[in-house]
Amino acid sequence: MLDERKASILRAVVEEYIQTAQPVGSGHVVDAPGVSVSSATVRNEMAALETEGFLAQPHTSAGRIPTEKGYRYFVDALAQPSLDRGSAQQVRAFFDRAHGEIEQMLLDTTRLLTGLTDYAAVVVGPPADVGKVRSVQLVSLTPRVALLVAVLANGVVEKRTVELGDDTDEVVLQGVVDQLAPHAIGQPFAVVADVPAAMDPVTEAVLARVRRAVGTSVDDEADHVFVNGASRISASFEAVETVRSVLTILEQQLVVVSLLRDVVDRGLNVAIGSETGMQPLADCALVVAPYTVDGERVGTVGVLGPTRMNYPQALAAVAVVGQRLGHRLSEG
Amino acid sequence: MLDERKASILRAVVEEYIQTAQPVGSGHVVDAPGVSVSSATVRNEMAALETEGFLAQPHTSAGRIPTEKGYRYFVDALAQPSLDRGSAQQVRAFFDRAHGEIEQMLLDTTRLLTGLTDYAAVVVGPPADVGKVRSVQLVSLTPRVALLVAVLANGVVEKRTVELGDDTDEVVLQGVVDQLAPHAIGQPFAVVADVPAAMDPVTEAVLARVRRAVGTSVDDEADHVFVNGASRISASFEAVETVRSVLTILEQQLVVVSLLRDVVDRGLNVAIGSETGMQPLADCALVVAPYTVDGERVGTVGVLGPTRMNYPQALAAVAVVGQRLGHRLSEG
DNA sequence: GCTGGCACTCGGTAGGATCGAGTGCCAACG
DNA sequence: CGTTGGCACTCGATCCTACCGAGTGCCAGC
Repeated sequence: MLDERKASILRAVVEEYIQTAQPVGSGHVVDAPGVSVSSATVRNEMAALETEGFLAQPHTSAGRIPTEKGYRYFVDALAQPSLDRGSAQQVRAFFDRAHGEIEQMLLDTTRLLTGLTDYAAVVVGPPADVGKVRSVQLVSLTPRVALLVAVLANGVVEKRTVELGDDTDEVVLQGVVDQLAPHAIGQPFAVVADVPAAMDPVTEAVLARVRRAVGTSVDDEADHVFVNGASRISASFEAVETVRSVLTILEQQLVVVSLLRDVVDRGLNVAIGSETGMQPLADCALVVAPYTVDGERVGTVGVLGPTRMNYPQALAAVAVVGQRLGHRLSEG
Repeated sequence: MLDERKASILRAVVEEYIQTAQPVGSGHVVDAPGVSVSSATVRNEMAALETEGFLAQPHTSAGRIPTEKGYRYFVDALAQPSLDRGSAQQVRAFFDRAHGEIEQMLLDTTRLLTGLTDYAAVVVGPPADVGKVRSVQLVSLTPRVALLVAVLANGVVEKRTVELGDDTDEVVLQGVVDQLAPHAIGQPFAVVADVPAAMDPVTEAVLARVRRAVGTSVDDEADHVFVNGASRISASFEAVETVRSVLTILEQQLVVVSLLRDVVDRGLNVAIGSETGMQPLADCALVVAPYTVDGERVGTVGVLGPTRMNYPQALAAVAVVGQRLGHRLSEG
């Protein structure tokens, strides 16, 4: 789409702008690799790149800054992911000593990504219906309150408080579990809500409440998203107003989840500015990678930073972390 | 300590400064209640309040702003907590329909506090050793990985991944649980690490790994802190630099926990600026209230905002939420 | 087609004038 | 003697102007 010289100029502008956050003038571009022409020629080319929509001028007589289209071209055609040796080592070390607790691991993974990129990191964990139930248990907390605890094969623990109508003893609860377990084991957690009615009316009364407890919290996808490094957002932007609106988005877990899902569903690994579909993220870019367990896409990792983000680094970090995380989770 | 007129003037300065964030001049104070003297007299009094350390001048010929000492006097002697009708209603509604999941409830409580005050909210949950173990279970995830799940009486679920040395079948795990349960039930979770050795060497091998898994994560206090409304921090300060440093603190859960504990231990319900003991919070104030379950202090709720925060509102909100939360948790 | 040269643009910075909110002080007053 | 109106003074904020310089667009010549 762009001839080689234009591409080199665009690359130079993007790379310098990412570093300095200042509009880039023709004089700075001349000594970039792939550009062995005078600044006057560069000026002509830059003017062309502007009319084609890749660059923009904040005002006449200023340098150029990349547009969304410019970043997009850079990401698609010019940037190649690269991870420095230290970071690669860091990732390896992390996953070598990672152990235990799936949720703790996902949380730690956001820390890893934040540390690697210096941007805010997001990890969306496997939805509840991916893991098959391995164990169901009903634990009495008080005579009128019990806790339903289900352990899934992927290590996730789902729990729901069940408020009992009447004082209920352990024997009844055990009866409920006996009814529940054969139905639920090996199935996704949600099917617990479909457990068939029991003969015994006392058992059935409790079962009804169990169904309700499981059914009410379908919105629990929010439980499985981890965000970290929000403070880095404030390091990325000058305007406190921008910081506020971006942080507000990051606080809404459901929004974050659907944002990531949306981007992944569109087959993108980078969403730049308005491509995110969210007005407050107009100055942000989102780099994501899905991760797979046993060949199935179960979650997403990503980083959120300014549009002028270090794409090669972010792309590499997100890709390798997603891959390693998938491996780690696959082996149990 | 201050005569009535000085107190009225101090109150007027603090209240206006909280609203406007602008230095307050003598002219604005004259028509405050309790001040029926001329601006010249007010000026004299304000100069006195300055030498006594309650007020400060950003520069000659500007109005006065409160010092930490000024805020402290305001909080101790002049501010009386007050919650507007709507907020009181909101709190009542929240705890009436609150149900289920202790952790979910604590998280929702931070949202409530953020909504009430428009400041960042923090809730520290009961430490693991408060809840007595009601149930222990060991669930096999893969042949070499099992999950230890303990349900505590207060509804908290503790879980630890246990990596098994060799392929281990359900029978062995059940044997381990049989050894574990009588020892742990009714005790704090931590004592699981002290389970006595088993006769059977295979069982004992697994037990050893269980002890390790329980013992390694003593730092899990961080698990029980919930922070919400960090975006409000960026609404409270002009300088993006300040926002960044405060957010960085809020992201470190262990720091937040020890900060709250420290403040509560000193018997304070408000920590202003340097009283927090953290340099990055020099421009912040922290309002906290412990909450009790069955008469025992088990956690803390609090809000973090700028030193020029609405103390009457924040004090009232934190106090009533702490109280209601304690009640709610006491009844199970 | 590329390049050096040149006139032009315009944001950013620095200096200077002005404005006004606010102060400290003092003399006068009840 | 505490209070008050008056007054000179201070100093940040705002506005204007001049100026600088990085950068541009264009053009004539190579």
